[in-house]
Amino acid sequence: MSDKKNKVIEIATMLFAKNGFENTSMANICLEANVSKGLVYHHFKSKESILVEIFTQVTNQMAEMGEKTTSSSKPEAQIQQLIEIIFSQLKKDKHLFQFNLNVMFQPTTRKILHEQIEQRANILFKSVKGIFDQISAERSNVLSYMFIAEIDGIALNYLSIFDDYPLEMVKEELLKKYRNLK
Amino acid sequence: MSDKKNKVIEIATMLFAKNGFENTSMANICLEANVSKGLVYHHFKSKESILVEIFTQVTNQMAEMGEKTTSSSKPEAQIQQLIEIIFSQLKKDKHLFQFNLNVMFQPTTRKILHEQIEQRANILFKSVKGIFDQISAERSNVLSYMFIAEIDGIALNYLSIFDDYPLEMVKEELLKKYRNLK
Amino acid sequence: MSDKKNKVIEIATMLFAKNGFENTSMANICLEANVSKGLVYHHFKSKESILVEIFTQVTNQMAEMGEKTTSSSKPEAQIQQLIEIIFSQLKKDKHLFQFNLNVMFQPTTRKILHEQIEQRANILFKSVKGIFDQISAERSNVLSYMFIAEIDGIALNYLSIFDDYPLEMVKEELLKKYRNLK
Amino acid sequence: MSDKKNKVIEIATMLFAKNGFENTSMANICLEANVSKGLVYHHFKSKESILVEIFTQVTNQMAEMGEKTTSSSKPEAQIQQLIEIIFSQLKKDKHLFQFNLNVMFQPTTRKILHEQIEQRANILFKSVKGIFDQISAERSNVLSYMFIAEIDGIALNYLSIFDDYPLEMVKEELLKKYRNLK
DNA sequence: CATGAATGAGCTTTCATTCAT
DNA sequence: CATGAATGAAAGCTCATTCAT
Repeated sequence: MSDKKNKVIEIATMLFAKNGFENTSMANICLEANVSKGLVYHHFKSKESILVEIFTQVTNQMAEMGEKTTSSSKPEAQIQQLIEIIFSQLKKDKHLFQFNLNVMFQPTTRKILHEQIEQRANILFKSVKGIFDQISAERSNVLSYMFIAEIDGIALNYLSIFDDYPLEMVKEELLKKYRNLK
Repeated sequence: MSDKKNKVIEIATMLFAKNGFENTSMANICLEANVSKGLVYHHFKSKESILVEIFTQVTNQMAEMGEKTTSSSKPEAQIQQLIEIIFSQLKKDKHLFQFNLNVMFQPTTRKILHEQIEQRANILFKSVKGIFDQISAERSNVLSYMFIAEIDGIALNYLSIFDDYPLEMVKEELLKKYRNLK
Repeated sequence: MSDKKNKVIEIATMLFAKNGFENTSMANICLEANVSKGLVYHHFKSKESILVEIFTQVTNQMAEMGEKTTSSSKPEAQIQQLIEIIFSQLKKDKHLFQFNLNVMFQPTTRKILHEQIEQRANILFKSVKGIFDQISAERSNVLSYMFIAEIDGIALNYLSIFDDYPLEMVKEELLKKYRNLK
Repeated sequence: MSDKKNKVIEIATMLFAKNGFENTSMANICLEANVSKGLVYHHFKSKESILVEIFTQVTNQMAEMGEKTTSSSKPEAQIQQLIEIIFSQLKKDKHLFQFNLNVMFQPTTRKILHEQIEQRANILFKSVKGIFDQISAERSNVLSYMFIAEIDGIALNYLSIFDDYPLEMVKEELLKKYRNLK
């Protein structure tokens, strides 16, 4: 893939995260990426297709991440590891996560990415359920939903609700809670 | 407040929820509400100000809702009642909640509503903390954050992630979990 | 109808005739008509709809013109009169006729105006056949087609093929030919 | 001439006929012809020059056709033969004739091809006048204009005006009309 | 309180053409 | 001969906002 195409994706990701998809114009992207409009449309069919390509890349990264945790260790350890990974990503790529929330909730972008969003949810759910299955087969479903809700809720509160969210404190509480699972 | 102004607010809320703030034009609103552009600008300074007025109305409704639960009953009962109210609202006003997530995560609208979003978070946090204070003064902070995260996470998963979310099952789990607090 | 809308139609007709539909931009029209783009799109749904409105106006004028000749006089006199009217229009509105040929042959505009083109052909054919029916019921069909072909062919040659077409000479020949019909 | 250049001309002719010159992009041509943009610009100076080359080819074909009829037979037979050739071409290459009308009436392409259009008209006129000269020297001019008008008018009506034109019937009428010329 | 004509900047997208490889 | 990345101008169209009536 050419250098300039990568540059466009990089800049577009940054601008979509910062200003939202609808408030980022192709002209903006071209200006920041130092390329012409013609070039962008040579590499991408439309503005939407840039979004799809970015979102797909992130989905693939998440899939890889999910595979790492399904190791051979005990389920409790796997959950601890999963929590660690998620919280560290959350702190590191704050803007990327905000961009993801943004496009998932905006009706227009949501429609465009519906398939990928579904796919992501399934990847995460299977990954989590795989762990809880080892603890309690009959309760693994509800436990998975609860766990994912807690993670997503914390992310949401941290990223977009509370100005000074005690992320560390909440993480410790979560780790403690999932240390002993009968 | 005039009938036509109410009509504009009602239609705007519906369209913002359905298509997003950026993808709803003033012309759309006028057409659907059967009023002229001049009239809308007579009642509202700008498109943004319609959004602010809608969001403020919802915030006030939430504040009223929060007051209801701070009754004289036992803290456990208060939490059960709070959960019941939230889940019932969630099912009833699905679109309104989606609209709220939408504007809270889109950078442009987020900036416009920053103050109200903060205010809302504080209202909810105080309301929840007021209950947990009666159970454990030293742990009330972290418990409140965890509780709010669970609620928000469930809402997010139900509204925008999983196509067929087991809302009832999750609600029962949550009620069970908060039935006995030492 | 507002003054400015009329101005737009007038200017658009002139520019379409002079440069063709595809080579006339909305910016061109706005510049010449001294109005903003927004105004044009306030009055017309699209560039196509301007074309349709112009074409429909001309069709209506033609329909009126057709009715004038169906008078009570003898068929030979009616044909002479029809020829006179057509040749006088041809000389007077040369650009308008060229514009009509242009849009009727260009694939894009042809599709847009298909219905009106058909309607026009029927109006003219009925009008001509109405005259020839009085002369020979069984040959009126073929005579009408021949007459229309001659008229259209002369117009085409005059407007777009020969640089110095002997329009008067051809008209006299045609008048002579249709003076005595058995 | 290279295979690929021929392919480009063939595809361009087809697309110009189908969609018009202005609505056919170089990218379209490249895609359909399975060649790169660079190659097309290696063979042709510009998009216009493709049009000129196509039109010139057709003009040359017409010139050859004209020469065939100027045989040693009687003038009446020559006209009958000319009519037969023209009607047979009209039916065979309907799209090619529509393309020719299209570019001759669209102002932009008209300017580009002005010279060739004039040349063509002269070729045809001389060819026809050569026949009528043998019948009546003093009336050959006006008779030629009338004959050409009839042919062009029939073509125009058949190709672009009437949806179900009785081409055979009209042809028979024309043959009958020009069978006996005093 | 109510209308809708009018503006002008900005939007996404298309396109003929060039040029390094 | 052949490719396709890259350009930049221009296209049709949208939209929040203003203002005379």
